[in-house]
This record gives sequence, C-alpha cells and structure tokens, in this order.
Amino acid sequence: MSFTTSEENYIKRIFHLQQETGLVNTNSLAAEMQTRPASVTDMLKKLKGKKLLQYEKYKGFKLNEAGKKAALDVVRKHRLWEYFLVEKLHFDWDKVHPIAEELEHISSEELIHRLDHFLGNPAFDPHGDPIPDKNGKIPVIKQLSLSDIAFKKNVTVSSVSNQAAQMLDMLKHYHISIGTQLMVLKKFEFDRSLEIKVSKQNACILSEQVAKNIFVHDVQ
Amino acid sequence: MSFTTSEENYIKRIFHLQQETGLVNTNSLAAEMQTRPASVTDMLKKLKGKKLLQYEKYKGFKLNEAGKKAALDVVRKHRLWEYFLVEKLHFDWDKVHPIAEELEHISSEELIHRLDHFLGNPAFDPHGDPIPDKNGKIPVIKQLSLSDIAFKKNVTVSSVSNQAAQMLDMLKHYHISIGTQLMVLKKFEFDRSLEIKVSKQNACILSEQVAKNIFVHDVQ
DNA sequence: TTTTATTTTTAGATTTGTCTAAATTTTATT
DNA sequence: AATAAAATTTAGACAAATCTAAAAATAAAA
Repeated sequence: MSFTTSEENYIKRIFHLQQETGLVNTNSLAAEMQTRPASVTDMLKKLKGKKLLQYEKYKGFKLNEAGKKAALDVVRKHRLWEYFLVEKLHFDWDKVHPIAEELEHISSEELIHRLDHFLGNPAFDPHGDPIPDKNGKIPVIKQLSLSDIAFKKNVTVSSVSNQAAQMLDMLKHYHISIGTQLMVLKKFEFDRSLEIKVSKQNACILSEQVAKNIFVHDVQ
Repeated sequence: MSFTTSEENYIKRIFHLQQETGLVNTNSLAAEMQTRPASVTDMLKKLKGKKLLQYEKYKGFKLNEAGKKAALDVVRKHRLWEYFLVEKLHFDWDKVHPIAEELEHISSEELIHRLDHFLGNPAFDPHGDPIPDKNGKIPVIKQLSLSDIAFKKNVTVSSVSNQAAQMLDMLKHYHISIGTQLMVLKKFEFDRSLEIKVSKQNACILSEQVAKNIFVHDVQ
C-alpha cells in the first residue's frame, strides 16, 4: 500500500497525537496540521477508506495496526534522514527537521534499507529520539542507556546500537567495547554531554548522542 | 523563484529536448512526458507566465536563460543524488534513475551545497554525465579527460575533479597525482575501463568513472 | 432539561494538473 | 491554390486537496 505525501503527513501527526491522548479529535489535529477542521474530516474519510483508521463520525479517531505501521515507516524515514543530515552532512541538529519533512516522503524501500546500513543502523536520531526498525519496532530505552545512569555507579557496556565506523573508531580510541567497565563522573546540562571514567584510564567526555547509543548493565 | 515538481519535470525535459533539436514541439514533449499534447499546452502557458519560456502559439518553444538555469539546477540535483546513491549507498548505476527522479525535487539549497561537498564536488555522475555547478556551469570534457586519450600517448595529469576521499585514496595507491605521467595501454569496451601505465610502475586498471575525473594534457 | 456553546460534518467552491473531444492553425500534397 | 493531413490549442470535465459558510451533532451551562 502506498500513500500520498498529504496522507503520510496526516498519518504521522495522528500517530504522535494518539500517543499522548489516546483518541484524537478533529480540532486538535487541524491545529497541528495548520489547516481547517473541514479539511481534516475530508482526510479522515480517505484514511478510513484505506482501512488505516478507527473512525466514527463525531466520535474521535485513532490509527489501527495498519495505520500505526504506516506511521512508523514515515517516522523511521524521517529520523534516518535527520541522522544522515547531521552525521554525514554536518548540519546543526536544529536545522534538519524541515528538510527531513521532505525527504521522508521519498518512496524507495531499497533506498531506506541502504541508507540505514550506510549510517550503521542507528537506534537514535540526533535529537535522541528512537528510530523504529524495518518492522516498526522501536528500540526501548530501558534506563540502561549510559545517558540515564546515576553518577559514580560502576557499569559494564552491554551493547552499542550505532554501528557506524566513526562511532566505533571513537569507542576504540577511548578503549570502550562490550564488557568495558565505566563510571559516569559528571553530566554537563548545557549539552547533556557526559564525563566518564573508563577502567583505570583518564576521564573523557562523550556527547549525549554517543551516550544514548551505549547500553550498559550493572557490574555483576 | 520556486517550482512545483510537475513544473520542474517539464523544464528538465524541455531542456534535454532543446539541446538536441533547438526548438521543441508539443507532440514530442508530450511523448517524452508520457502525457497528452493538451496537457503540454496547459503547462506551456504556466511556464511562459513564469517567464521561463520563449513560446508563441503554434510556433514551437524553448527555454530562455532563466528557464535554462532552472533546468540546470534540477539536472545538478539529479546527478548529485545519483552519485550519492552509487558511491555511498552502493546501488548499481542502472538502478538509481527513478530514485533520483524523486530526490531531485527536494528544495533545500543548503542540502545540495552540503551534499556536493560531502561527495567531493564530483564533476561527472555515475553515468559519466557532467554535473553542472551551483552557477549552472557544465564541466567541459575538452578531449582532455583520461577517458578520451589515444593509446600509447604520454600525458601529464593536470587536475582531478573529484575530491572524494575514496578517489584520492585510490589515486594515492596508484601513485597518481598532479604532474604524474601516464600512458593509456588498453580500453575495455565492456565497461570502458582503462589499462594505464604510471611512470615506470606496473600497469593498472581504472574504471571509466575514475578516468573521467582525471584530466590530462600533453607532456611538454 | 432546555438553552447555549463547542465541535464536527456537509455542501459547494477553488486550484493544480490532468484528461477527452472538438475546433483551429499550420504543413503537406495533389 | 485548394484540399487533405498533421499538429496544436480550446473548451469543458475530473480528481485531489484544500477552503468558506452553513448545518448538524455533541457537550456544557443555566
């Protein structure tokens, strides 16, 4: 099933709204989409016709399973492109959203599959938001990301979600790999970067983005 | 001035047709666009209204300077994206056209500027077609590209248009740089790759794409 | 529980890009 | 030069996505 750019935009916004409020209503979606309630009603009929939406007139609405999968596909594309723009083209992270809004509607599945691989299958975008995988599965941030660890607590690296060469290079340089023991010394609120201590070496600084991609567990 | 996707597609096709035939006529453009002559006429009025087209009813038409610049912008975007798809995402070169047809309509100038830089400001796309620069200037293939040099003729490398790290790595590996003396020994028609001899070293094979990006002049 | 206010939907219009069918202009042929 | 053929344009229609204004349904308040 393929969708128009307009359909994809509506699907994505409904998805985000229903995550906060459960059921979505016409006026709030119209406000989000910067359009008129009447236009929303028109689109709701189309989406219901495509069997993406639970919708009864005057009752509020939400995406069904097919609709959620469609939304996650768009979210995945958006976040992968944002990652590309920041990591490869060195855009500032706060400049990429409008460009990703266009790129997310490029249709080729093969393109996204290859882009994902090229980027090292990142789990989080430059804003720290999770990137759904091909099946719509969202990586869970089980309080185990290094960015959520308490100070002075000894932890062991269990996985690194971002396989990009640059990331691996950096970790290699700091002598971090699966099994390495770490301790968080300080968190800079300004950019949420972390000062950490690796085994018996000197302290070093990791960006929030790197920290989010490092998963750790308690030392046994 | 910005254009719709449909306008850009028409502009691009008119550009390619007028390079071959000078004046373009309605039926041939309709055939190229896989649409009806009546639809072409409708679009011609729009493009004339935007002052991109020299057009008198029943007389044939062609892009004026503004139109040509608009066309070159689209061609530039298309070819840069093709280069990206082949060089970075490792698509087969014959698979990238339809995807680039979508990507070429992404509007951000900053994006294209950064993409160009990221790719190493390539002068030719994976099909060997020249990539217009930001100002619409098309790199001239003055019989000086290595791919156009006669066999057994001694030449000196004068410039390398593609600044990508991978390209430079490869050239370094073969001990090729500005000033290096080369000789073309053989051309394989199958993929137009070249066997060349570098100074007093062993012969090596260069792909057509690499050869097109190496410019040479006669040995003085 | 009426009445009022809010929300949502319908009806009908608009824009963009397309179409078919018919009319017009140009070109080619006798 | 008159007529036939081809190319091009006009006229009117349609689908998608939007809009305004009015009607209908629901929710809130008196």
